[in-house]
Amino acid sequence: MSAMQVTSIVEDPALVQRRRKEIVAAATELFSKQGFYRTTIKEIAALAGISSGLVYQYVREKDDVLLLVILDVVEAYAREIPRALEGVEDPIERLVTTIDAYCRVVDKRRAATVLAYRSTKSLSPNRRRLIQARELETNQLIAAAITECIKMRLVRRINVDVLTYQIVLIAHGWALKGWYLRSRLSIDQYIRDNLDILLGAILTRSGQKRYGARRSRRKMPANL
Amino acid sequence: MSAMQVTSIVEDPALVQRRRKEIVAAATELFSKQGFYRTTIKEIAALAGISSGLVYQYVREKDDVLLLVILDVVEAYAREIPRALEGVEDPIERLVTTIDAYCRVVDKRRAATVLAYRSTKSLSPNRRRLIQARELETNQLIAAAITECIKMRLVRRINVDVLTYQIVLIAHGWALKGWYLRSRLSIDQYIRDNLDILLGAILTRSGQKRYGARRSRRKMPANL
Amino acid sequence: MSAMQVTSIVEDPALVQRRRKEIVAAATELFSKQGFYRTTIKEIAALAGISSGLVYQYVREKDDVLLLVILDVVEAYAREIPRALEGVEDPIERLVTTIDAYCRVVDKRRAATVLAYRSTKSLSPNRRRLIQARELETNQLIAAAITECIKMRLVRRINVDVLTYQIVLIAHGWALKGWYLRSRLSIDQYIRDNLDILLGAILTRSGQKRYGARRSRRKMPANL
Amino acid sequence: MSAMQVTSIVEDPALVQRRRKEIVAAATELFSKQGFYRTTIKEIAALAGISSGLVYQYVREKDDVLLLVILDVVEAYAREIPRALEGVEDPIERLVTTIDAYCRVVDKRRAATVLAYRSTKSLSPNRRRLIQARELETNQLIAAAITECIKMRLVRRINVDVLTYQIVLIAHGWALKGWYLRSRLSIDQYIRDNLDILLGAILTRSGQKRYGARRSRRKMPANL
DNA sequence: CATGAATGAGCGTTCATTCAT
DNA sequence: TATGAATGAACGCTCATTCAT
Repeated sequence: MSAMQVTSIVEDPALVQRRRKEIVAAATELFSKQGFYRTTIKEIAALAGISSGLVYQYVREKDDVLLLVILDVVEAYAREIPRALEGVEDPIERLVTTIDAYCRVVDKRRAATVLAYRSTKSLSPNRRRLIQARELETNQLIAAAITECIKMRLVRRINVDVLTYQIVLIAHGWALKGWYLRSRLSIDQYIRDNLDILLGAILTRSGQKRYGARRSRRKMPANL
Repeated sequence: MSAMQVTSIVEDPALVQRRRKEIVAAATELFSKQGFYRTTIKEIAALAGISSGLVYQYVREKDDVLLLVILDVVEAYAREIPRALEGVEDPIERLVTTIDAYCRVVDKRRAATVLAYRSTKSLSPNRRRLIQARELETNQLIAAAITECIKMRLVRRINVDVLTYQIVLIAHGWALKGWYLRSRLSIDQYIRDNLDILLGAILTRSGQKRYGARRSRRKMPANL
Repeated sequence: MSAMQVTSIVEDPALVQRRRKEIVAAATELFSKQGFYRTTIKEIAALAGISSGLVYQYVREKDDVLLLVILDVVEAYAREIPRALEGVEDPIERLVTTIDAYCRVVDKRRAATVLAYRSTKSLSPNRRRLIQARELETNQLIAAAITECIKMRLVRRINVDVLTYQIVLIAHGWALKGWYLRSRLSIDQYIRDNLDILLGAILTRSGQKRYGARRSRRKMPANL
Repeated sequence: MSAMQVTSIVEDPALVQRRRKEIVAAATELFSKQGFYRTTIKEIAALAGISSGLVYQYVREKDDVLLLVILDVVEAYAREIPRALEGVEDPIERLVTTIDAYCRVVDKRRAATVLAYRSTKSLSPNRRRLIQARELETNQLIAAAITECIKMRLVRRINVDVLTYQIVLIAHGWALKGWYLRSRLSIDQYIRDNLDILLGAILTRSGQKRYGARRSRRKMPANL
């Protein structure tokens, strides 16, 4: 666990873990609702049922709490997706499952996902890099699924990075744009319709003709 | 301009506009670099070349500055996209141009786009709604382009909302994930490869067969 | 003035000087009575008749206040002694006047002198050196008076550094040991009796013989 | 031992003494280096190799530790000087030895001596008086040596209090002004040159004439 | 006796906001 | 209009002290 980046005064690892879990839970709730800067350590402590001073036995500064909270989110991604993939063999099935799982983790932790977007920049560069490294690990899971599909000639040779980020953004989008999307769709529909667009061909036959024509006018390579 | 949501003590509208422009420019730079809470009114005033007291002649409170800054960003979207569309008639061309234009505005204002994501939640609900309304207006431009394509049978009958947000997220993603993407791609490549994925069929012929098979096993409707 | 070591947000130098004078006066009183660490910025501000925030317009941190206070003391020494010396020509007269003046400045600022002793070590090394440099300047005044006496053969060739510090310590001692001395002596008596010891021979004729004997037994050089 | 002024929860006097010795040793080191207020009980406990809670079994509050530390210093003076005096009979020899011994104890505990100066005022009035009483006891040793010399007509009838404090200040001065003196002198030289000044006549024959003249002009009593 | 986790009062410092000039 | 000195509420953080184990 990279939470070990944050040092604690208390020695007992079990206690550290328990207390931190309480602190992170409280902080996640408050940060999500009010934002990092509008949340005080005293509020976090109160919600966690401890004294404000005790927070500082498990964390060196307020920023550490933020790091712990965001780490908790991104590590949930890295934990849940592989779990969903267990036993799934078919490459397309694996890709679809990955997307599905990612969207559903995000759905379960919508507020925290938004929080991660809002607040990662509040972290010090070093810590930001730590988060980004974790995110890249998750992205590797997606990229791997895509690459496998391409290798099996189930997917065209598209830009893997770009498709990976399309998928990441679709998943995160459910949280980021939830204020709109959730008034129109269920998470099931959202997943299904995104998959439909991504995996089915968008263009009709005549659309494809025109698109091809347009591309050649612009002298863009036809990666088709 | 919805900036009129923010009241000013100064009467002369030309002066108000000029000063606010200076303030917003300074604030955008500082908020982007340091974040909203780490930026003081004094810093903004100093960068704008005015006294801190004067800021309060054009704005009622610090949050107003944030609103002005974010409004400035989202209104840039709403301004630039229609401009790029002028004279473009072909539906697919219009859709492609919309996407292209959106990505490029974001590219020009990457820091500000990230800022909008970080800070919108710091606004009061009323102000947040104002921003969201502006965003929806921009989204309408995209949705309209899609709908037109569908009407002309150039695009399948996919979920317009979902595709719209895919496009929005792709555009914003260039800013949000710029820390990774920009080390691998130019904005031109990013646009091209995203279009390729979105508009070309991702799946190969055999991939489509499998995908179709998978969908029917799961009893999902074949929107094809 | 070396108070310029401390930076202020306020520009107007006259105002800075006035406010700092108020702050230093209040702080000197409180530091002397309660010590540096037991005195809060709020107390200083209250006694100075200003708000606590305003203190920080004239000082960057609490330590700055301490520096200003101690600087104020040591600079009083460097100011008062030369003033007392004006017009005094005779070397011994100058030496006596120097000692007299030093003791009297200390008497006027007893509490502050004690404070300087207590708190100089609380300063950062750089600031401590600043104070020490000022102290050395004052000591130079004393050393010069001694040297002049030696040059004129009015005083034996004793160790100037050592005599200088004897004098310094005598002066400071009036403050440091005031709790005892002031119950037994007036400042006038203190000065007179110290001068008597320092300038008159302590030993009687027979004492000198014995002292000489003792010294030669120990093989110490007879600087007589 | 006046350390009994401080109450302990622990019964066993031997243990109390042992623990306190450890605590005082650790505290002396830390207080000297960082000052009383910058040193925490936890640091002291850690350096003493015990838990922070245990400190409170041997001391009622942090101030007690300071008292113990300063008492330890002043009692070292009261212990060392008589020891050095053992077997010395000649009055001047006794006076010289007293001075010599005092300077050397101070030299051995320079940091602690400075600490005593800095921190005595941090003690409550009652505790301060306790320290001062101890100091007076030490001073009595010096005063007695002087008085004996005067009685034997080896020293003029100077003000004993004043000379006593000159000597005290000379000894303490080696610690207080060590930052300067130690760069110029060894402790041996310091003692010798101070004795030279104090015991030898400072003024030359012609200096004495002038000094006498000056005194009579000022109508000061000629204690010569 | 000994430990060290837990408490909570208290202080330094910041900064949005006001207002006399 | 414009300035910038002044205010004071609020928050992060520390640490002496307690107490359950």
